[in-house]
Amino acid sequence: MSQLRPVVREARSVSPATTRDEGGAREHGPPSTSVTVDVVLLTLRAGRLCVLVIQRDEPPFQDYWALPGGFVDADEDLDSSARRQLAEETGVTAAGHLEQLYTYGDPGRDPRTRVVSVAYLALLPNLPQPEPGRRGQQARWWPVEDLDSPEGPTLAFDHPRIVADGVERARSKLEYTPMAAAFCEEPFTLADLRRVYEAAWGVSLDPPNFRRKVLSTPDFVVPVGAVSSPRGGGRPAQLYRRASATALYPPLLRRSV
Amino acid sequence: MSQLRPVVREARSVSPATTRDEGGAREHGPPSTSVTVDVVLLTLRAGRLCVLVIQRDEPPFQDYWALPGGFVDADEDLDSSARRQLAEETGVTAAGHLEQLYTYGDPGRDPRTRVVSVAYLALLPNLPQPEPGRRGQQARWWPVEDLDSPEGPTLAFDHPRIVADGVERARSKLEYTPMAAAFCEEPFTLADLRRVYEAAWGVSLDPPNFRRKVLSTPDFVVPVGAVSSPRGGGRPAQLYRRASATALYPPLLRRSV
DNA sequence: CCAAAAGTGTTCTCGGTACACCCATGC
DNA sequence: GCATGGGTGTACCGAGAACACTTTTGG
Repeated sequence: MSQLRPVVREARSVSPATTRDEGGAREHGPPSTSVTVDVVLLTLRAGRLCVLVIQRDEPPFQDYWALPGGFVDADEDLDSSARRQLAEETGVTAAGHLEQLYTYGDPGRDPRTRVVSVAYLALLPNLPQPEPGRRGQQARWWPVEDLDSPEGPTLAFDHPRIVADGVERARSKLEYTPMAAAFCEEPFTLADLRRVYEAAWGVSLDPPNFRRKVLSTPDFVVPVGAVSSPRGGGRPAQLYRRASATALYPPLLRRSV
Repeated sequence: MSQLRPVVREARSVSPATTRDEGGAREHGPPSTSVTVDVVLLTLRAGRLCVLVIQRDEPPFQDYWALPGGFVDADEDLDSSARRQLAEETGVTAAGHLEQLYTYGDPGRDPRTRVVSVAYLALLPNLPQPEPGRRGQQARWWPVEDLDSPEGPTLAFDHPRIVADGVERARSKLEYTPMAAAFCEEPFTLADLRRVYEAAWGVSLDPPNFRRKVLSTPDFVVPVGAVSSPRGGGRPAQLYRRASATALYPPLLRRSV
């Protein structure tokens, strides 16, 4: 059994940025570390869930693909930094959905120096195909299912894991939050929204049941009172926009995880 | 609409620790930052969910209560650092449950310098009352419901928010993971397990239904084949230990969020 | 004996599924 | 007209809620 005791060797400090362990057995002053933000930007393109990656144009991992990201400025908070990196590296300024994902800090995840990276997850509606960057640097969307395949991109650093974590977070949060709507340009139809779930989960959902489920969840979506013009046959669909819900109760569960 | 384009001003790097923006409009080299880990350690004491806090013995926030934590060493990963802080500051070495919670990096969250703190959530069975620390530094458990009350402790830094986030994470993950068992000393009865949910959610659950729910979830718990000795009346209960499940499907949902 | 807690059985209800069917549009 | 997709109705099924009841212990 473990004992609970304060173990106050000396005047130990207990929290951020204090000189500490004066007289303690170990020395660990405040080692300085680089803190970066990396963004897993997901969107839906042609019914497939895709992630934005940028080709690196310098070592290490030159010519590998990497997530947009960079250093956190001295005076900015983490969320702002994520928004800034996204704007600077991809031109994306749309609101969409942005949330902190996870923080990666293994020593050695960057071969040069200690870097702790706070990863963010961003969801946006489909955007134009990125132009090739000047100087050979390219940005492009990769369908997430192709990331493991041989013809998929080789990702730099520990970005394969970060992307995997981001995709899993997105898939999972679709269940109990209304964040699927962040993938849809407003106004959207319920079929648009359904296709988000179908693409993200790789399933097909029954349209009538999906409709009832979404409409019975208070403040998930609200009708805008107009209908879409069907493209190539079919009855026009009601149009909706996101509403104020922050959670779905009961959730919209995937089959059997 | 936002445009998607690489915006490669110059030889922009896109990921950790690269000299960057040579020739770009803004300068933001790699600013060095202190990275700490803070641990929200939760346990159950007398049917109440409690968090461990340590009284600070030096400025800033002298005499305020704070979460155990400290600097991440140059060569350790974040999870190891969290385990180390817990062991050094509270003597806790038990396995329990430990997961990364969230990363807090607002400039100004520490009045002295920029500190990015990676918070962890730890769950443990009830532990002995901590002795008062030498040199006046004390560690103690606070019931989480008392944290906002006037007679509750005044928490340092942004620790009130971190504790609130940790408690909410724990409450929420009880629904869809078997992590409630981390609060129970093995072997435990189903009543022990039920009391975890009741304390964390502030509800009372129907024992028969709870029993069926837990036992019908594959690999949530396994019987050890012994029974508890009832304390003061009542039929002896079967004893169980944690099994291999990592998720509960279907989840054990709280009433109406 | 009674009280207390474990454990079983049973009914009811509600949400999800499956699927038949109707509606409105493009061609 | 026919194909296509939107939208409604409905019957079935399974999990959860509520609660009566039995079992096994301490006093």
